[in-house]
Amino acid sequence: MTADRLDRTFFSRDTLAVARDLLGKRLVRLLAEGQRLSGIIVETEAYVGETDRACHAARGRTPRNAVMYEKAGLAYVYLIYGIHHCLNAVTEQEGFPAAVLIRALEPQEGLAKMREFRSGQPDRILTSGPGRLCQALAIDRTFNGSDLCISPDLYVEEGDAPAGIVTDTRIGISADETARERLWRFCVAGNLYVSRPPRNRGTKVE
DNA sequence: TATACGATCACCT
DNA sequence: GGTGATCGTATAC
Repeated sequence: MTADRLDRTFFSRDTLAVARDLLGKRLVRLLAEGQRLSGIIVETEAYVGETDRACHAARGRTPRNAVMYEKAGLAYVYLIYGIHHCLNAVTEQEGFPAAVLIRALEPQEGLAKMREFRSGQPDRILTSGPGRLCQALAIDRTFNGSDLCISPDLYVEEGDAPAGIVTDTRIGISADETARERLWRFCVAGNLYVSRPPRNRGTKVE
């Protein structure tokens, strides 16, 4: 059950590689009372640098996106639509703004607590979506800038690479066509907890 | 200071 | 398939 935590060398690589390789890994959240919540990462998206028009850093550094410019392995958590939180892992070298958005998990530990945080929503959508998984794991902006390589209560553990990976366009972005066409969304093939079925634009088997 | 809007979700028809 | 919620942030005035 206890596995090694992913270290900074893992996150310091090319963002697309990190997004792909995070599939199958375990996101762990330890609550104050010591309870462990976790889920296998089954869907991610890559946001890469100021030239990526869909990236929050597309218009340069601001107070909100500053964490994206810091060292790999930090958590970038922001509030969207005034309601939901989204969790990202910062990637690449310090000074280059890039991150991987964690979009869905397959719940593993602490299901009862997650159901409580999710107000009794069906298990099927317990952690299926970036806002939902943050609610299920009690992740909010207080984690923005926290270090996934060091933090005692939020980190990623080693896990088995999935048998199949499917790529697709990123969800919910309203940037230019080039950004919309990029296949920078990564999903575990056939997994029930992926937030929206991939349209099978690109298929990879690893 | 004012305003428009977003890497979403739940609930409605 | 459509839409309102809700507020921090970026940008314009």
